[in-house]
Amino acid sequence: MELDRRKQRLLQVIVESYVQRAEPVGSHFLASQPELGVRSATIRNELAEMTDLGYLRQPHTSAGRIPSDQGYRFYVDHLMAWERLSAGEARTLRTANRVSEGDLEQLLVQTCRALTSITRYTSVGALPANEEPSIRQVHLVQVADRRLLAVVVLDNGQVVHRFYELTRPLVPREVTMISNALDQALREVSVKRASSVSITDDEMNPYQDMVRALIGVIGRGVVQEDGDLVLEGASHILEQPEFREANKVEPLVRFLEARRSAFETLRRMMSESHIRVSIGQENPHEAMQEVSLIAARYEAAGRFGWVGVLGPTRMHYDQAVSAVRYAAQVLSESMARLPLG
Amino acid sequence: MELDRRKQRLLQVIVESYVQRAEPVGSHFLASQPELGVRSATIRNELAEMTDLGYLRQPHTSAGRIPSDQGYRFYVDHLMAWERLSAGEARTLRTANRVSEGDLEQLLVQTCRALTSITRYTSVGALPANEEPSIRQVHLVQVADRRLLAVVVLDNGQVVHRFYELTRPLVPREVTMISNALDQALREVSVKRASSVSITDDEMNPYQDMVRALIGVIGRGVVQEDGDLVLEGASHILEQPEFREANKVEPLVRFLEARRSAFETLRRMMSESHIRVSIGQENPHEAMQEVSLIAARYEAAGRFGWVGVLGPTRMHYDQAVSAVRYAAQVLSESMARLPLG
DNA sequence: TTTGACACTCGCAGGGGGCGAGTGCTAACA
DNA sequence: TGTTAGCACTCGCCCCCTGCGAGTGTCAAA
Repeated sequence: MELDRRKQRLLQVIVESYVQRAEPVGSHFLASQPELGVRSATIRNELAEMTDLGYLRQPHTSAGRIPSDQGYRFYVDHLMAWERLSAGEARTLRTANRVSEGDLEQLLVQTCRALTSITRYTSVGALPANEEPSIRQVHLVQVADRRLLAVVVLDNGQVVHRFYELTRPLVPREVTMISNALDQALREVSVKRASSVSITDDEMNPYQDMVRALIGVIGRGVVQEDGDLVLEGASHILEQPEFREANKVEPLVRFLEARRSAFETLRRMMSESHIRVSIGQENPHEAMQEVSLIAARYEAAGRFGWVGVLGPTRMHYDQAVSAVRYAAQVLSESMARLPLG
Repeated sequence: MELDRRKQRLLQVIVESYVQRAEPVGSHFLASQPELGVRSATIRNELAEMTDLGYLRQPHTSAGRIPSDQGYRFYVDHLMAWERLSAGEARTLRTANRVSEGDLEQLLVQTCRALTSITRYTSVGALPANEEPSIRQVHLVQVADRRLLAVVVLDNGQVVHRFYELTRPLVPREVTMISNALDQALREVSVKRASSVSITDDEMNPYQDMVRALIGVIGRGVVQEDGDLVLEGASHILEQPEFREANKVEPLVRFLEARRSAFETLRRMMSESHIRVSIGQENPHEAMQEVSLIAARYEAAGRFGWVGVLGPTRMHYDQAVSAVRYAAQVLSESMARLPLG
């Protein structure tokens, strides 16, 4: 059975009041809201039905009602007013862009910080990658007599650097030659395969060992790196009253530990939708079933990453959705301006 | 008044028991320890004196005693057996070294992870810097027609990269020339002054605007970066029973937010000692007065950084001190092998 | 269908009492 | 003078009880 107009209005008031005050909402409070024009007894009948239908929960008999996951879901899908960001908030997000000087990784980090400062929720994000990133460019730089710095640019905008110790000094011409050879050999190679590349060019024969070692260093470097995942403001989650009891925090701590696997689940999820609100139990990852995630995809030239916020199910969905959407939009625009691929 | 032999022995048993069991220690438990050979009444007299002297505290009248900050201090200075690291733990710390391929920043991160996995405490660390880091080397790499990557190596081992968008394409020879000019101009310049460097070379006149912009990008990049501070395993702090109540966690959360200022305090502290155990109120930073910090300096060629762990005052000082000492030693050795400064 | 009335449920805060761990003190003893 | 047994005392903790109040469900009347 669908919710009639009055039940919808009730659900909306309940969600908004509960989100703001973190206390169960009772029939008397609802009756005191002017626009409903109906007494508490009537409301109690409605609430009982809505509870049967699964939109509301009662923490205990003599408490008011709070929204269930399903209730939040209905609110997000049908009742929520899409709040416009304030000018200041929009500016905060755009500024994140400006300070990052065209570096996508920096840009994502700054955007997450901005999201956290606007919403006060923990923010998360991932750099774009179709399947997995591959190498776009390799450069060797000689930083000392016997010390090379390998700078690797990935096609998701990440830059990874690794040092390498030489057994004998090289002259600049040799460095350039090896650098070019590595660049040629590793271009377009996915990070996982990088370690197994080999170079057979005759001219490189004298440097065989060094090149093999360098490829090893680079391969390990690009795989190990998890700079493509961003998580900002984890401590904000502790501010929420629902996590005041220490044992409630545990699933979240586990989420933070296992972030690699969680982020992979999220990435799969985001491959199917542009913006997604996952409420409590709807979440695909078990460590997140007590929280809500709002994530949006950003994309350009056929690649996508995502960015979002993580908070209690009792979340300011309207504000958070607006902020996340706008963040993703800013990211998409910036990314379109970068010559990435 | 100094503690006599028996009082010292009592303090030692109290600290060790309390560290392990997190429960106040009473006179009966102490009397049951074989080596003391004295009954509980005698012990009660001793405990009363030690409490007067400030080495012990009583959470409430009918509880046992727990060590005060001063008690821990005496334990650390005079009673603690300097535990040897197990072979496995030492290996964990050395392995952190091996996987970092000579990159000091990576090395510090990995060492902190190892420290956290050994001690189960939050670990912290800072890259070496006398006063503040300065620029060691600058390289421009052309990553696309109109896109440069500036790679900046700092003298504390950090590598910072920034992208820069060109208004018109450059040929390789131009990139090399500008790269060399920037390198020459910025070498040895401290990161804070980098932005105000200018180049007056005649040959560079056609590129004045671009060079000014690049210096700006680099200057902002190296200042903003806080990759020289490392913090690993913050969530472990929540495992400690003393932080089970949410409000006890608050000072720590504030510490994490304000880490830049806290780390500066710590750095000043570490400039005066090689290894330092700061217990509760002894801590210079107010956000840390409920916790203990064990930090050790690592150094080579006149520069030093530091690494340590952060936990409750009820801490396994013996194990933690050994682990931190060894970590610093490994770092010093690795750093000596790097051609840094 | 709505409403007022009313009995009912249940969490919560506060008070009282028993329990037990641990103390301080005292008097006796080596 | 140091050590010990004994004992009264303190005080946090747990459990139970109670009263309160918020909120509910239901029913009969409008």
